[in-house]
Amino acid sequence: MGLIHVMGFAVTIHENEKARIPFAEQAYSELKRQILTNELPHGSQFLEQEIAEQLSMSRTPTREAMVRLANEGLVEVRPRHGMRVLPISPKDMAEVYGIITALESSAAGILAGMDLSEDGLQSLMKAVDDMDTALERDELDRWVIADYEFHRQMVVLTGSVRMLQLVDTFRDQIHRVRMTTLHMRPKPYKSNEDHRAVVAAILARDVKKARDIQRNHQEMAAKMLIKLLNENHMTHI
Amino acid sequence: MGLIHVMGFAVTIHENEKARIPFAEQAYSELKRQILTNELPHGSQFLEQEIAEQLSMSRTPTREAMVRLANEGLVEVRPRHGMRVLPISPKDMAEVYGIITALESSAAGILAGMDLSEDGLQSLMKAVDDMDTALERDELDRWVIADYEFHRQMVVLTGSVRMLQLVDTFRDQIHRVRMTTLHMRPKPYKSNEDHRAVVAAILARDVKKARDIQRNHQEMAAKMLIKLLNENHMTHI
DNA sequence: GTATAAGTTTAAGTATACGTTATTGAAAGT
DNA sequence: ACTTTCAATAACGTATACTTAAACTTATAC
Repeated sequence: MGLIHVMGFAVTIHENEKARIPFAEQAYSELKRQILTNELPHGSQFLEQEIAEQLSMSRTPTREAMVRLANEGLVEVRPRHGMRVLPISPKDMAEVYGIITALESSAAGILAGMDLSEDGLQSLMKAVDDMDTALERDELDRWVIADYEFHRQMVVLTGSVRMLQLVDTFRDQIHRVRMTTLHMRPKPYKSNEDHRAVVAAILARDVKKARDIQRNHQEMAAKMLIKLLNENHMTHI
Repeated sequence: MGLIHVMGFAVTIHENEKARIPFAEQAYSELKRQILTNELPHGSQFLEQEIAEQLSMSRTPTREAMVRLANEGLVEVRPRHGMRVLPISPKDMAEVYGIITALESSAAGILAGMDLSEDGLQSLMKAVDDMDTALERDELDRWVIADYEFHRQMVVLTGSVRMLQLVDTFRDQIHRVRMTTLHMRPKPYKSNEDHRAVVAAILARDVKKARDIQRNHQEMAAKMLIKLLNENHMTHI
């Protein structure tokens, strides 16, 4: 069994291992999936009992999953009111982007300062190429995936498992917003340029430049999304 | 009931509120306290049953606490082997410092770019003053507290609750190492200088400078601690 | 009609019971 | 001695039972 990240959320894969997946784990993945795909919309509330029934298991593993989701900031658990899927406000967006920006710009700098493997570099460049093709063909869904891959791969290549886990967690928190705004925002030509520029800076081993470009890229993205939310009066999404 | 952070770990305070603290919460705080104070040394292992007995409660809330501690990276839970207090390796130190550096340097930049309240500025300067006095009097324990206050306050002032929570969590992870190396390292005169310089950059509203100084400060600290660990063959602490 | 008090319901928190399975250790075979 | 097999043990994962107290209803007083 392995976890593969696809577009910000974990998908459980059964290889030939027949190791049974614990109910608590199943509950966690399934609830997370439902939240990220908006099957459980923001603001919706469910009692432990209800969730347990929906997942055909007892309250015990259900509760464990809820605690984990609450720790990750996806839901809120209020005694006697059950679990509530948290909405994201523009302020939340700003906070989350602030954290992702800090981490990813640092990651870009690390890559520029280390001996990056040929394979590693290729994986970054492939992601950028994919973004370009997707954009040319106007396939936004593919573009998001490639964009996601680029950002994630950058952190993967630093080798810091903790940083990777953090970035994954926070990207999950704003996944819903990114998806709903995807078709409202202008075509992301600038994003692709920025990514190429980061790769160039990494190649040139220019640590500061790599950090600066990545930071600026993220700050622009955040600003744009928040503006979009405010303009459309989407104060909680 | 409120949580106050003292030197990296949460201390539970009972105000006149008589609201009962759930066992799961008690277990979490108590175990965390024991881990951070080294009452439960790194590498030590305990079965759910044992912990439950030590805390005089059933396995249910105990288990919930263990899950949370595992999520925070303080312990590892292996089925049938119980909970093991995780040791920190130099590589772990590098990762954790990498994250703290990214977040705090970003935080310093945010403070430089925003309208910082007079009170906020005072709280930073007080922390630096405390560090100086502690260092003059050679009171290392007080110095750590003041140093801790400075770093924490910087993040508090950004207003990002998520960033604060992150920094707290990761500081907790390396708390043990910081404490054990405290008396092995050279006197931290440079730290105090750095902190004053950051405050100066914030006052001057020089965003980049604030980030750079804070980043450099942390990178030096990490380098020094890791060197110390390696020199003393402390590969797991 | 509103406010307060008493009673009722029920969700969460915790304890306990139970089945499953990894681990352990002894016995048997080489 | 060393490995292998098998049975005993016990730790965990999960279900269920129980207790408590918050939230809701109803009734009663003003």
